[in-house]
Amino acid sequence: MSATRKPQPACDQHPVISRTGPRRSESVRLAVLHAADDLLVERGFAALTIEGIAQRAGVAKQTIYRWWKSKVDILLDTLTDDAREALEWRTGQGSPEDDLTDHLQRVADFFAEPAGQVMQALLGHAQLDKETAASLRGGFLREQRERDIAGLGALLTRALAPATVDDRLVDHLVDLLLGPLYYRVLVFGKPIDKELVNTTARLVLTLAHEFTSTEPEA
Amino acid sequence: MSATRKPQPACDQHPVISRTGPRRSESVRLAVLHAADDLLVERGFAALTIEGIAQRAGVAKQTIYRWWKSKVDILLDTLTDDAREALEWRTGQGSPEDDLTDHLQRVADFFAEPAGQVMQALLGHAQLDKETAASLRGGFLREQRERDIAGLGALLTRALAPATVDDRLVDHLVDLLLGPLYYRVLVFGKPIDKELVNTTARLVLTLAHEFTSTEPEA
Amino acid sequence: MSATRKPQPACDQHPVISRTGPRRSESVRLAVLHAADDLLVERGFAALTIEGIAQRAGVAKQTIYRWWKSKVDILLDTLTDDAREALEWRTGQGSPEDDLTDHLQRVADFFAEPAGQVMQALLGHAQLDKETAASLRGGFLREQRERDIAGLGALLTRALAPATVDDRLVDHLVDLLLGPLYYRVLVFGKPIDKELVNTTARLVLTLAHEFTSTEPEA
Amino acid sequence: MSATRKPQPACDQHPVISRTGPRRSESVRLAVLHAADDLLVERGFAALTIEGIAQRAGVAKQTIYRWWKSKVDILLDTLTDDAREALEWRTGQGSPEDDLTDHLQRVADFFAEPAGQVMQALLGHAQLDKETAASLRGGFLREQRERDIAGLGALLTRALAPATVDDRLVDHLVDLLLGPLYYRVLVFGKPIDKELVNTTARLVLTLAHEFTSTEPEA
DNA sequence: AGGTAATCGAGACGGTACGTCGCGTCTTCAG
DNA sequence: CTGAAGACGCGACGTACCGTCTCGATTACCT
Repeated sequence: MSATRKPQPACDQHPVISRTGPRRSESVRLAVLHAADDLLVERGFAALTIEGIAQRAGVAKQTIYRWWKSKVDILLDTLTDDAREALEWRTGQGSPEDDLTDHLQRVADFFAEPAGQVMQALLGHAQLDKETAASLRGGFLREQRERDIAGLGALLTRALAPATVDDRLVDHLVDLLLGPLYYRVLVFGKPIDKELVNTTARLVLTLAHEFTSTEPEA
Repeated sequence: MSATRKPQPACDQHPVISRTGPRRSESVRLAVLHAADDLLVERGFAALTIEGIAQRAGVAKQTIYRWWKSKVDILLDTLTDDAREALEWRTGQGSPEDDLTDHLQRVADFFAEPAGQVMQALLGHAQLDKETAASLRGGFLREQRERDIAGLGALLTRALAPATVDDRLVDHLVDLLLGPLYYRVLVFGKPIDKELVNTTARLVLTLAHEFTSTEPEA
Repeated sequence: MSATRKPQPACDQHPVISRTGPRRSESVRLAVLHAADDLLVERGFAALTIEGIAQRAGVAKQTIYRWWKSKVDILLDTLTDDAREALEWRTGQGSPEDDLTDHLQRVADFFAEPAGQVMQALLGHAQLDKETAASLRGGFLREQRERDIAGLGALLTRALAPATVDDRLVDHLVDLLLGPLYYRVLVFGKPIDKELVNTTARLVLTLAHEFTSTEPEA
Repeated sequence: MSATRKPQPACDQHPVISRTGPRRSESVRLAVLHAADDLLVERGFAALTIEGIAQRAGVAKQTIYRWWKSKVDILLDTLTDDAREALEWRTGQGSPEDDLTDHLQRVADFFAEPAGQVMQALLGHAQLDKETAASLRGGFLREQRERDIAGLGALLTRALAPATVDDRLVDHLVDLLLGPLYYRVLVFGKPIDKELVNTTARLVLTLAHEFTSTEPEA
């Protein structure tokens, strides 16, 4: 759904015969993304309209419709740029437990940033609209899930005997690790306190130990 | 925000001297709630309009606006009626572990029911609109949280030495218990598999044991 | 259409066995008429609503609908009471010419009074609504026309040789006499200046003389 | 108030540098005017709604509101186009008396035409609404009055000694000439019979003779 | 250098739903 | 039975954005 930048969209019908005329203006693209971002943070998703974005960005409506399908598509575009690095795993800084705690804390902080609000809005809208859900889950969320599995997997490999870390286990542990944080944010809208971060991190490590030592799971 | 039924709204200044004239029609109220519920399930939140509800319910738009502030307000009304019992704790049926697993399974099933879809839509909209968030969290979600704490507390009291169950511990455990389920549903939109239910239930009991036996956490 | 007061309307089904319960409250009737009158003068016809009248008069809407068919019907009621005497012919005060001038002047003044504004509004609405037109023309205007013919006829009888005054002539002369005044008011909305009053009065007398002396009309 | 066509409205600040983008669609304008005209004649002023016009014209409501302030404004627009020529003075065809009679007859016929019904409705509404009154009287009626004065003046100049025709006299005579016709139509809603036309025409000429021969009135 | 083909601003246009107003009917209760 | 209060179905109001479209002006590439 989202129109990404680097890999130009598939609308180049004949890539051999490069076409004449001006190319897509990068400044316009950024103006739209920033306008959308600002308006979302300032006035909320409901007040975010294509006409409003166009006016704020000093751009014609048609120009927006040329490159994005909807306001959701614009937000998906901003998310791809901004959220990936904020949710990156930076392991190997200290002990596995410290690393895990640090990462969770960064996830917790992320929701307070603009990019976090964009994601919160998109997650919200995904509950209301199947197309948004498909775009978000088929794109960013799927990739992020992969990064989370890889990140947690690497960390556990470091903490435990490597051979015992199997993928299905890590997959489950990701749910147990991130679930409580998202629950706090999405359901209760409360900031995530340090205690929850610490408890969850320690819990998952404990559990990983237990699972790998006994392995009673079907 | 929501117009509740049994406890009449605060506009009765003097319940003794009730005013003259016709009273609010209960049949109209139900027609609206059912129409909203049906349309949400059939066509989704985006296609849910006040005009659509009015037409489906065979009711005038003005009548809806007289009693509800918005379509969100209508959904909040349906939630209060329907979701409470679906998320009730019915403990004392078997072993603590079985009881907990049963309850989680009912929570998991709940999201597939109409009332669950209403709640999912409301949680989604709460990410987009502060007023919805305030209404939902200040009303249903707060009460449900209390019921969850009471329910899990009672269950743990049965499972462990009663004196050791303190409220703050239970509060945390509720997050760890329900977080992964909501995460699955809200973020990935996937049905909750039995494995996650079992793992989570067992995990929380394990954790409760650990916390109460070793140290009560700072 | 208009509910008149003295000759009770035809809704008394059995005039012999007089019915039980309270009779129509005259105070309610007057409150409604005055409220309608006041609102018309203060805010204009467009802002004159049944609900507004009811509120102003401290009366329930149903009470109004019980006795009048529409807001036009209310205005017709006020007109009957007030306009008749304002447009009465009071001849025999002086010379025929003076009498005629005086009468025209009173007609001119009438439009500035509340009752005149009611009539102006009704004449306006009669252009827009056939039912209003029928009620107004079949009732008040027809009667007023008769009074005008009688009045002018009597005056001309005094001024000319009695035998020569025939009804068809007077009928025409009424148009020529009042037409210019109504034209000024209804079409141009201007106050009627004394010059027009004098000219018209004199003109009609001149014309009457001419017609009766030569009588060339078919 | 009325959006006129030929003399483009004053919103062109610099007619040389005309703005970019699509221009006002003339076909839309005509569709709206015709729809309004038709509906007025078919169903009357009360049943004439913006929504009805929009539907009949196959046009969006917003498009109507973009160019006209109200349904009255639309009717004013149709009037400007249609009524002017119907009420034109075409003198010099025959004797002054014949010319005058012919003109009055055309005025009489005018009220039966669609354009005449539009004008009747506007005159009616002008009694009920000050803004309508101001627009109508400040625009069409003022111009028509000028044309009437010019037309009657030219005719009298032909009929009498030119030097004796002064403007104030003609101004009065216009009232005396047209007043009775409008009185018949607006107050009694009756068609204008030939007799009234002939009488009025002859009367005004007689009067003009008298005024110019004897004294020019204070 | 000119032609060609795209982008871009502006905004008119047919729509849908909004939230409000007043209509005329109806129901309830007090006197 | 009257009358105040007001809920109800209804229709139109005037507004906000939607997504599509038509303009003219402005580039950038390609003969």
